[in-house]
Amino acid sequence: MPGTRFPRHARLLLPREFDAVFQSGRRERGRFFVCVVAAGACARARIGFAVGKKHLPAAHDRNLVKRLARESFRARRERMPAVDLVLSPGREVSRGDRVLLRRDLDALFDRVIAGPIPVSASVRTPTPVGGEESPR
RNA sequence: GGCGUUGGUUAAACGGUCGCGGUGCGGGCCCGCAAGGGCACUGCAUCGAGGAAAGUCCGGGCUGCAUAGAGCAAGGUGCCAGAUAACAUCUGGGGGGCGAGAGUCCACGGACAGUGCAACAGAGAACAGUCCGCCAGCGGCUCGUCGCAAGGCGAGUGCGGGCAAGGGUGAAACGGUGCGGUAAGAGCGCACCGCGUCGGUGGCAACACGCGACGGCACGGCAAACCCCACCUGCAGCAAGGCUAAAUAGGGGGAGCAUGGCGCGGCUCGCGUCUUCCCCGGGUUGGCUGCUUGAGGCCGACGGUGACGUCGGUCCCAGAGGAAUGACCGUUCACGACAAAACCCGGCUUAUCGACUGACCCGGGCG
Repeated sequence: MPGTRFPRHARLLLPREFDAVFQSGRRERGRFFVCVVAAGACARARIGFAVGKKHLPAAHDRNLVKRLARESFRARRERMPAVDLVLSPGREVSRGDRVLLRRDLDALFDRVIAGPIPVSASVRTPTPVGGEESPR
């Protein structure tokens, strides 16, 4: 599968990018995860992870979840609309094994692909954020 | 043979594809006259979590601040000797407990400096004490008996008296065993054991001794109770600390705007203020650095019982920053535990599926 890359600019890194998604996005819920979907500021889909210690106290469990999510996202980034996503684990996440978690992630991202493309509902967020594509 | 003891190594393996982070050599794009710089673009090569990375319990390095010396307070350590940068760690040794043994466990200085504490039980818990008990010589009292009587004898009482062996209580009760001794007893005497003091011998020392002399012989326990003694410790931590671009709001200084506008004023001077440029200093949000070559790993020689040290050779072995090791396919097996760096080391403690291996102990068989 060539072309299914996951470069750095496909990540949400700054707190204000997360805030923008949380303010304007809609929520897709899976069994183990919640995904906030908002209109993308870039041409391609981007994702950020909000994995706290609340539901996953052990460091290696948080790593595992992020890796599974990254892999699932990477496999279908090409097919995604230009959206920004924030993924969070839910309360049930510690009950799943890696197969179940991966299945849930795949289904969740497929729904993002099939679902409605979020319109940049208000004028406020996308425009200023869109201007930060220049390298710093 | 052992569900014996004690160390060490390892942490599924191999191939392919895709993906992520660092470094090196190229390519591309952007900024710049250039030197050069930047990039969350890209090709190739190469490297990329742990034995505990963990808990953050100790000890150091490093960094900033503080600091004449000494003392006090507070905290820590606590058999001896050594190792080490240092330690609460490690090594060797001593003592004590446990074990048949290999081994293993121990905050293991001081209770004649002082103040305290000891529940319950028990008579009694620290200049001892007598509940049951033992004794029957002596003083009482009662009864019986003998006697003319004084009184004798016997029994009882256990009031006075002697005793601390035995019973009983307790975590702990003021040496143990035996013999003598006695009314009964007791280090009361003796022997042996134990103990104390002084000396001797061995050992660097802790300490040891089937060594000698003296002493009948308690000097009890708790110091993870206060305390005393000896030794150690300045405080904070990589969000330490250093450097710095930019935007916005705004502070200080200087210059300019040909004799400028506005305010105070009747006018001039003057002062304040507005506007432009330059310089300086601080806060916010970022960036860079600190950031990995180190008390370093491996191999060998030598010294040492050992921890470890010295010398030589060789290797470079994560440096992220919302945080890199994963996914898929194939093959194999014992079907894979605990758990992931965040400035770096040395330890301790705790978690852990297994696999391999060294040394030693016990029992049995054969030679």
